[in-house]
Amino acid sequence: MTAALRKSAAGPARPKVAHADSRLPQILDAAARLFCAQGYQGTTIRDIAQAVGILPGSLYCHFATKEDLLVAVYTRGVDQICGAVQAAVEPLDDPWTRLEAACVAHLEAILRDDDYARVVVRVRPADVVAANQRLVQERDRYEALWAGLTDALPLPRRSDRKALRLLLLGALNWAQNWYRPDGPSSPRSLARQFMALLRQGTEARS
Amino acid sequence: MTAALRKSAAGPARPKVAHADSRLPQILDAAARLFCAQGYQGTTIRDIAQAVGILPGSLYCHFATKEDLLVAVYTRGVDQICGAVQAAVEPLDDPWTRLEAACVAHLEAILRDDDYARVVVRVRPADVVAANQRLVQERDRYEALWAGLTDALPLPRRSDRKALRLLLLGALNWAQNWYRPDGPSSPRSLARQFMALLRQGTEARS
Amino acid sequence: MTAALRKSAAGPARPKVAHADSRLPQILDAAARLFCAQGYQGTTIRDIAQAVGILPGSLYCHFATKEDLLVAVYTRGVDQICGAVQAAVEPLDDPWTRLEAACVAHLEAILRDDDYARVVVRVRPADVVAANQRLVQERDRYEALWAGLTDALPLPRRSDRKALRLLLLGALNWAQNWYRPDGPSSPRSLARQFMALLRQGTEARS
Amino acid sequence: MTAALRKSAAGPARPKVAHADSRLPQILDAAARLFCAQGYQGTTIRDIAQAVGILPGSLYCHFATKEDLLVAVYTRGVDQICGAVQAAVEPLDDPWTRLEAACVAHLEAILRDDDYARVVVRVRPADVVAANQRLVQERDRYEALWAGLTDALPLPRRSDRKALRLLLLGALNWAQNWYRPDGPSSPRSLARQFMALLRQGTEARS
DNA sequence: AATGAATGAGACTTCATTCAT
DNA sequence: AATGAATGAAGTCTCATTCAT
Repeated sequence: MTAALRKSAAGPARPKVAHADSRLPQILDAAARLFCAQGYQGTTIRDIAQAVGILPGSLYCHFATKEDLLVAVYTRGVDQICGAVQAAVEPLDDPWTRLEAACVAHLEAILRDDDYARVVVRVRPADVVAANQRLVQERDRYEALWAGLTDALPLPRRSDRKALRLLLLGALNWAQNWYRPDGPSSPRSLARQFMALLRQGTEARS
Repeated sequence: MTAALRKSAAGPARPKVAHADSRLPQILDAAARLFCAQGYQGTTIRDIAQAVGILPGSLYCHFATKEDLLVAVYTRGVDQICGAVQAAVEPLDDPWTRLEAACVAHLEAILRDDDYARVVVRVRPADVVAANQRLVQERDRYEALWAGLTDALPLPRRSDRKALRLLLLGALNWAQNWYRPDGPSSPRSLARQFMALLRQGTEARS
Repeated sequence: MTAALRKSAAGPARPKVAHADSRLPQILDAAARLFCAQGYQGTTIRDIAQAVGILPGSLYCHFATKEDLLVAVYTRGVDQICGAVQAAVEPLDDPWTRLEAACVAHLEAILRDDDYARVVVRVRPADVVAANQRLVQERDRYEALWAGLTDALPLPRRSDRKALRLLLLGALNWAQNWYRPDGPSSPRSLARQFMALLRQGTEARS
Repeated sequence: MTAALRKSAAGPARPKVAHADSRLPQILDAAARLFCAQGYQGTTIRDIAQAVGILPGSLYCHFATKEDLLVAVYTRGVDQICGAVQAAVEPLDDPWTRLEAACVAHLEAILRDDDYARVVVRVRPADVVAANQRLVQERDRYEALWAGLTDALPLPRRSDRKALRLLLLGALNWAQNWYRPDGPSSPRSLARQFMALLRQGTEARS
């Protein structure tokens, strides 16, 4: 509890104690890596501690529970994927171009670049009963970003824009289940293929 | 299995075969229900046994390990979703119409009708190390069915047909993560919305 | 219980039902083989049943408990090793020659020829709490035979004859722990070596 | 092990090292006592934990598996019996006298003094499949000591010296199966009796 | 901030045995 | 004499978590 309390009590005035060598970053990194490699339930506190080189009990100096650790990783994952998408989208104007850039950024993050972002897709809130709410809340932050992107599309019906978002995000996320980095297509080309199918339509036109 | 064999060997003169009241079907049903409600790792042998009304150890009369039980449920899930999709598709001729019918059948199975089919989407092979191969093999059976459906589409490039399949199946499967049965749209209408977006394309046409 | 009761109630008048094909001999053989290969506690009822080709429960048609089965095997082991030793000894007269023949017969039985006899040495009564008494009783039958052999030796002191028996039998039995059938010496030559050491003495004589 | 290390690193100024009250010694003692009273398979983790006054799971702070615990006990048993025999033998010169002293020390250890040493004779490597190799290796350490003792005997043939060792050690070890501490002879007198038989020979001399 | 030992609950699984058929 | 399903007790081991040091 102490760690958690201290955390939430920490104001902006915090003097930044000289613990630059703290193991907290290492812990987060290891947790992110392991959660996305083995899943949340498949990863033990021992695994993480061992990866960092400390004892299991020592983790509780930084996190009150395993779920808190997950929430921290997950939150940072949402932060980072939000950042990646926003950075990719920002310089662009055209709604479709922006959406495609978002797809590329998203897919590169969850398939290749970022263990934290990967966790956001890998770990289902439904699998972590007690932290479910907090995870859903985080995920919603990210979905709101996407809602902004799809809402900007020149589609007549609101329902189409929503369906498009669900269709696209679902397809991208599910790629984690079958994508192999040594396969023929990169995350980028994959994202573009998906977008192309959606923009041009697949039916023959007269 | 022996029970099943003896059953089918029983002549027509014997109306009620011995051990016809085996609890094996109940076990499978309970396992399917619990696996898809709580996940594989979130479901204990005790949970399943209790749901059936037997002792945990008694499960091992029917399955050697928890993973074997999962494989049995999963296999039947693939059987059933294959059956549902094939039944939906069979009377139809047009490739697009067939694909849409498949989407509807798939979505209805994994969102509403069928605990077994649900498990196929809910449980990731990657989360069950020792049975991973067997699960992937089963899942591939189902994907082959879809490959047949998309390959029949009048699309110029092979790569487009494959991408379309991955896009569509991913989007449908991911729906398990956000779909609420008490929401506004049914699995059927959802499937049709997705298909419409894909067929007509989303870009404004001149 | 029924099996046990029936057994002990069986008088000599028993009409020998025409069950020549009964599986009882097979069961005993398999049990002897497995008990001496894996030990008593290391052998399960399932192992034995499977070796015979029946179901575990079916064993209880023949034996009331696993320990009863052990006692049956053990008893027959004592019978057989007694028989083997007596047969080897009978035609001989000289006490030392008789003792050596006994050693050879004993060692051949417990190292090479006879799974039943092997069990007598392999399974310690101390390891089978509930049947301990019955096993000790059986073992004593065999030791009595040896007492006869050593008592006939022309040694001055009674205590020497007893010590000799314990020394010899212990050394022979322990051979089960190190003897390898593909090694350089046969059970027979081994027995003779041991006897030679004991008869001639090892100390240099003036 | 870490505790032990820290202990030895502790300077003389600190009289009571942290964790000096570890229960590891108690665990080993209890395990030795129980393994030799009930056998390895007859002793449960619960038995040992209860004897120490901790929970079964707590044993796994010190040993990864039950077999590792056995190996630890066994190894220490070999250490101790080696030590006892070497101490008994060291001040002596005559090969026969040394051998007799070794017999006495061995028998006192495995029959009376030392639970650890007792385990070395009580538990057969063959009964503990997974740790078999490690146990055999330990036992061989001890046998090498004996080989040294018998090789020093003034016997003409090498094969005689080896046979003598096997005969003697086997007879001594097997005593665990019949020796009763309240009986007429002590381990010491027993060892001497055995040695006397072997040295002088049993056959009448002219 | 970290350690090392311990907890307590519970996980999967095994196994001798029973019993209706 | 045998089956097949079930029992009930127990077995080893895992794991998140705690806490004095």
